[in-house]
Amino acid sequence: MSDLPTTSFAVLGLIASGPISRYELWQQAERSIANFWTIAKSQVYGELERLEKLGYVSGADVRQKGKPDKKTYRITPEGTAALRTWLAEPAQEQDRIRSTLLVKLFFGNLMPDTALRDHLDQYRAKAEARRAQLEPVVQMLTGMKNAEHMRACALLGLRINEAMVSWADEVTKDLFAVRSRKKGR
Amino acid sequence: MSDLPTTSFAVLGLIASGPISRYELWQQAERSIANFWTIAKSQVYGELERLEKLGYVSGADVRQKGKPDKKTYRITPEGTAALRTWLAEPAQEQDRIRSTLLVKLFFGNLMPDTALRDHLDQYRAKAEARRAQLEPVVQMLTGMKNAEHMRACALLGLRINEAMVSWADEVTKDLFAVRSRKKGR
DNA sequence: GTTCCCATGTAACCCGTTACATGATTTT
DNA sequence: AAAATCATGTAACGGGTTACATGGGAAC
Repeated sequence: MSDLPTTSFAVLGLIASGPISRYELWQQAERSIANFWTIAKSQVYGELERLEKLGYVSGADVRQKGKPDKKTYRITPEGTAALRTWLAEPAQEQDRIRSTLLVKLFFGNLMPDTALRDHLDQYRAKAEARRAQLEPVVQMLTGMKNAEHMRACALLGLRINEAMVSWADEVTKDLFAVRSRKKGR
Repeated sequence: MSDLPTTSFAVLGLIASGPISRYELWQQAERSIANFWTIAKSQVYGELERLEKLGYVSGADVRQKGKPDKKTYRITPEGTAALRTWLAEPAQEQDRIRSTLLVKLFFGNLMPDTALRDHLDQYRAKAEARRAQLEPVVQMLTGMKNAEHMRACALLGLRINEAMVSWADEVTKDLFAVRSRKKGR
């Protein structure tokens, strides 16, 4: 029962909605799950080979004119079964956030005021951008049939980015209040 | 100007507060920055070798009785300079979140009700646990001198986990409202 | 007096990212 | 007509995780 990494099942899940080429699958991953699980293009190719060896997917070469030839994959019954099993298991891995900017902020006492402000501004701007990008997505998915789960995922992204924006505003105020006091002293 | 990964500077930043052994540094990383930047124990050892070759830190063997001998490191002036430079640069990498649970939720239409509920419950429980763990930390850091930046980092963790908890409550309600409608039909 | 945890460390492996390649189509 | 982008793909490297090792205290 070779237990595969999450990325494998993410690929498998994306194939489950219907046959798709490797390149399209990668694009789809970028558009859909990338907010909480990024997959590199080259990973897609590797994972599909592995999944095919396991009998979870089957590939077929497709000729094209005007574009390079491609290879499309479809899920097998075994693949569907494996996916369902995995989905029903509780997630063992903890969520993780990686933020270089927070690392810098953590050592903020070694940083001049201007740099600190720039960092916070940048953080706020990025969070606001993602928030603004997700808002219409959530709107569009609201009420759409069979899209409830996708909507829930997008909604979490929205909420987290909202929290980040208001956090940035709050700590910007706080930190510069402290710093001006120190300076004035 | 060999530009190093974030992990290197995280290690360097932790050493900047004073000499520390490799094992202690790892523990410290677990306690402090792990919420937004995890570092494996073995990475600490590797990074320190690299940093020493660059002249950013210098190590010394220390004999101990009752415990295994250890090696402690201190930052050099060059290391301090490099750290300050890095801190002042804008962060190039985007924040990323990795959540296996959200991947599962994304494919939730292939999942039975009970499993979905379990997943959401588990997600809420973990977020609430982290929230509860961070709350006293933020309290403790509030008002403590020179701890403003650490407090800001912890506060973001708190806020994000708060958002996660209320999100879990919201979508649990929504998703099961939808499912019971479908079932009743 | 075993059994578990702590403090310290090493080794191997694999996931994931980045760089490279290439011909067709679109843009400037 | 040159330059950028798209659609498709491969190769290589390095970061990060997991597993292993070990001797002394602590716990039961």
